[in-house]
Amino acid sequence: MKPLSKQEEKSEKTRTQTLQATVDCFYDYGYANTSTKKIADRAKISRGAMIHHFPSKRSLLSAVVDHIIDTRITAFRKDIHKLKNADARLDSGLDIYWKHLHTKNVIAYHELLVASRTDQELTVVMKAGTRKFEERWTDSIREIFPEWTDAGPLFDLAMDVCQFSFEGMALNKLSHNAAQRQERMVQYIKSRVREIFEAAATGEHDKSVAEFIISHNIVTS
Amino acid sequence: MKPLSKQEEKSEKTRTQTLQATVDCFYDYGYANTSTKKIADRAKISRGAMIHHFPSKRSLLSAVVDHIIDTRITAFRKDIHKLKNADARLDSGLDIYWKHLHTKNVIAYHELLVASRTDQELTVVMKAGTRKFEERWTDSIREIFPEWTDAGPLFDLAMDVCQFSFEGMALNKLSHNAAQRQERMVQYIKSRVREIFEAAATGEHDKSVAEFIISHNIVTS
DNA sequence: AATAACAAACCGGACGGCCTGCTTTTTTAT
DNA sequence: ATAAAAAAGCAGGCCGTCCGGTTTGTTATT
Repeated sequence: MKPLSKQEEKSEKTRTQTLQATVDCFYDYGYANTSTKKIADRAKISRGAMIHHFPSKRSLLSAVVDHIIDTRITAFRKDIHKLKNADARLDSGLDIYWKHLHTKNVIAYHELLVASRTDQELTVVMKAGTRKFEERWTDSIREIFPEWTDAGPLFDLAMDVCQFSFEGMALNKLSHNAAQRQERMVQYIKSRVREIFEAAATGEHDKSVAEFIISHNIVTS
Repeated sequence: MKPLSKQEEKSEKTRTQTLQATVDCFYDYGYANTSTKKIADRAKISRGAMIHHFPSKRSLLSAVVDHIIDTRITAFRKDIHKLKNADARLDSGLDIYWKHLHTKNVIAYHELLVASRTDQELTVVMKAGTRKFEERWTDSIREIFPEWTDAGPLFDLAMDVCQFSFEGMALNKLSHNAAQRQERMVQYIKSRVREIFEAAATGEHDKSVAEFIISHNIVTS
């Protein structure tokens, strides 16, 4: 749009460098062990320059949350768009999502999420961020899988099944036989999600989620 | 057993106070914002006394990891043992597990787990801890649900489905409509776990997990 | 008297925020 | 058009605070 002046250009570059360096530090050192000095060093700018753009650590954090959400969505959409006309789109999509959870961006986001539990100010920032993220996230999914748009609440259930179980897995890297259990779990979830959407497609989409869950019980409690 | 001398008694009390104070601090402030001073203040002892028992932060951390695992298992076993002769044991058991994930102990453990990602020494401690924990955990489950003992690999699958999805949920407190989505998810998981054990009971227990997953596909990919 | 338990002053280092000064770019006045 | 002034961008030192660990001193038990 607007041509950037030399100053604006330089400023923007420094800003981006700082934000990316922050993400890298969160990934490498964790949220708690990331100091403003480390960020400045990694961004190859002085602390003074950094303070000039982000007067407090708070302001940097707010900016970096937005930055992570933006880049996370962008990266995921880029990968997921390759599925446009592929077959086995669901399976591939879940594989992509699983890989996506191990990227710098997502792990940095996770560091922020955990830190926010005991940081009221950060909670506010992350709550707003999460809201924005979830909207754009489901929009992206619906764009790629338009046939599921009218799956109604079953669509939401399927999303939650994927998100929660995969994120829980990502958390348990230290478990015994983690790799093998993860692979098995991914397979299982793929199967369950397929089941949910199949149910939605064969006319059960007007059922409530509760009815779906019950109707798929083998033992009726 | 052995009668404790006054000194030993006092010493033991200080030790326990310190460990419990550490867990409380992890819960209230998070791992990163917990300093030895805060712990000593909360335990109502001097830093000198604390250092006498735990010469370094490392030694305190190792002790606290063991302490958390012990109390976590003990607390869970106590709750789960109430199910001995109840009906709807699986549903109630999952409710108990879900509540269990919100206790101080488990949240403190989670703080340690996240911190260990970027802390090599802590990784070693947590890896050993996780191994010990998982053994005692499955032992406890098998004790309460002896009928599942011969479910073979399907038993492990069911455990993973519960653990991963519930832990993933616990992580996403900030999501939109979190409470409602959690309730729905818990219902869904109960249903799936029931399904798995029913399959195991009706003779599918000699099937491999992969075969189970495939045989329960509606759409065969 | 010896030792365990405890208390507190102290140290070096890292942190975040603040401040001063320098260079480059943009704006203003002539 | 150009020189002066203003503003933006940047570098790095300083300061108070807090951290974990050390040292030294005091009290209670054996």
